[in-house]
Amino acid sequence: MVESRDPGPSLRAAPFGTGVQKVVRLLSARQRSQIGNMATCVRVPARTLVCREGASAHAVFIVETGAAKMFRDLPSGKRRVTAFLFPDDVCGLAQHGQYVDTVQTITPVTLYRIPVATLADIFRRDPELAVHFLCKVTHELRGSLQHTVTVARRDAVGRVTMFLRMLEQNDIRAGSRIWTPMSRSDVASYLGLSLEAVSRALGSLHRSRIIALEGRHEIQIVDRLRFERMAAAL
Amino acid sequence: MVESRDPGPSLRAAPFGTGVQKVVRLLSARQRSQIGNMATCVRVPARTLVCREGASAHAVFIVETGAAKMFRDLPSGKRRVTAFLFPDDVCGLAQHGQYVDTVQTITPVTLYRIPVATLADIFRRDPELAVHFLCKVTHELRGSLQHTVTVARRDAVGRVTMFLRMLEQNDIRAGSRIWTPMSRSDVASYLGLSLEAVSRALGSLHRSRIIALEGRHEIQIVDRLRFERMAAAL
DNA sequence: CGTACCGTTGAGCAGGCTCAACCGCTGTGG
DNA sequence: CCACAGCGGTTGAGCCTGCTCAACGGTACG
Repeated sequence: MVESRDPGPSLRAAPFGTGVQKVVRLLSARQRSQIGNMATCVRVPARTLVCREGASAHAVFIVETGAAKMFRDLPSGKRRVTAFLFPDDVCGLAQHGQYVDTVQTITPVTLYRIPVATLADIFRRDPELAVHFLCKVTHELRGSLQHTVTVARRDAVGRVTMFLRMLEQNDIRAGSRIWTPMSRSDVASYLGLSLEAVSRALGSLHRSRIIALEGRHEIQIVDRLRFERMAAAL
Repeated sequence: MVESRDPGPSLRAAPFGTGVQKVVRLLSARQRSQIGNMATCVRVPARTLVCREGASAHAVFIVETGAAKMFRDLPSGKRRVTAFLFPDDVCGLAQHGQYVDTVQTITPVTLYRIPVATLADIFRRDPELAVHFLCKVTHELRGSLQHTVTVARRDAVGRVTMFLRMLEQNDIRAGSRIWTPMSRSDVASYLGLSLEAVSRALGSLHRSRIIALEGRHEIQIVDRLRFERMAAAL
């Protein structure tokens, strides 16, 4: 671990203002402990549901460690992964008092569980904190827009490349390796590809010496220039 | 116009809570006038830039009437429409003090221009209002997720159908006709299709007697059952 | 040690993209 | 008033890429 983490829940996002030009952890130590005191810290094993689409939304969650996936079931019975969640991500924001997506852990996850009523209180007491949440959701919105641009591409290799770049930018840790805890099938569902196409794309990038596969859940970018060219081109 | 509109800027979104089960205008008359007093109302002709990607973000905007498109330019030079904006939509939320998307009007538009400093003041004074903005951005996030699911579909007809349904749900007015002020080319860019594919898809839906084309910028759903089946199937 | 799931690789098909021509409306200038 | 240019939209022909189906290999977990 390159960066030391203060205790308590945090929110990772790019700020609105002109200050820092990167993705940072938003909350002050005081705000973290303030939320931390109102929240319950939960430890969830791998492959476990955190919340279910359509269920009554009594709480929102902030991921502290581990990785999870967010998905929704389509009327056809198919399943689409809408996002991957990493430390300092939020999930469980509701619509009409119901969760809109199901969240399932990939690795073991620790997360903070905050009742919505409590969160409303916190916002009333500390408007600054509400703005931080606004910033975080706006950040998620930008991520989703980027996701859409990615999925709109025709070529599988390009989509996978942009996906890897997204994972890399998302990770605050300075490591040169990209952590990919999710399965190929999850990636495929996220990118709107068949899992075979994902496999072929990764194989292609590997054969071209653009990436190196360090086991199944870590990827190293070998040729940064061609990697960026790949991600940029459409 | 079926519904009477109170004066002042508003925000259209689905609330967090379990109350109303639909998309509504969020702000109270007091809050509307409160923002309205701090904002300048601007009238913009059709095909005009509201804000430009990368420019310094000094203000956010709330659309009052008309329609606009939001897009970003890709490194390749291509352009992707990321969203269409209608009355009570927000745009201009920044990242690192810069706009991330360009916004251009489609029809003549009236909008409220709110300096970011002013908005921050308003949030500090009225936390409830900050929560409403949070609700709106969350609503946008949901819309973007839905957009991604739409774009991830393989078939052009399905994508266009889901697009029309999105437009219909987006419109608060009770009218049975869907207003489509944007060009086929804009739709194509939004859906990640070629404009020919959009044209063919609409033609196909028309020949199947599922929709009726009332001029170029209005569409009527004729066969609701098959329309929903089309949108649901994947 | 066995089994089931994840991942890879191959062959054939379908749907959407590209290129290209054509149509209709609009606005403009002679 | 009409001719023409320009743009947005529709339609057609051929190609290309990713999907589907299928078989095989490897790894993690019981």
